[in-house]
Amino acid sequence: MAYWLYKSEPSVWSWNQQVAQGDKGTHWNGVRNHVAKQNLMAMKTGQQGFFYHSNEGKAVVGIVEVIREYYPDHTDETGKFGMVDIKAVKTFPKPVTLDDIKKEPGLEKMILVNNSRLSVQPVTDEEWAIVCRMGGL
DNA sequence: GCCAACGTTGGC
DNA sequence: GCCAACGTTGGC
Repeated sequence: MAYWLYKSEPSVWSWNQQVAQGDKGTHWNGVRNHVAKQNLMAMKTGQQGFFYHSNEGKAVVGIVEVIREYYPDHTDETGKFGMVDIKAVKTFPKPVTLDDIKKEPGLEKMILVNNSRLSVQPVTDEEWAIVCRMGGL
């Protein structure tokens, strides 16, 4: 099972807004990076991912699930990029901060730590399990 | 096709 | 608010 991590600035799109969408979910649009695009294209309905607040908060705050696989992003005028739809599944009882992740043995290979600029990232099974435990799930 | 210049992201 | 890291653009 593949896992993912989605980054968002809370001032642009926050976890609370995501939760408020309920099962309808939202388009994860605006990706304009080819590596992130590859990740979006690899996603399958039902796969889960972390929702990470960048800049402000700097913490993994919840879990989302893919509800629609890759399709064209109509906001991209070049037609090169696409998006998926995701919905909020669970909120972490205790957000896992970037500091916590950096300190935790086993998470030093996370892309979040090494390439903080990639907005959609894969997460390994091991990393998934560790972060879930740290967040109280 | 290379690479310098520039813009953007995001941690600090 | 600064700056490092990264991606993109455009001149050659």
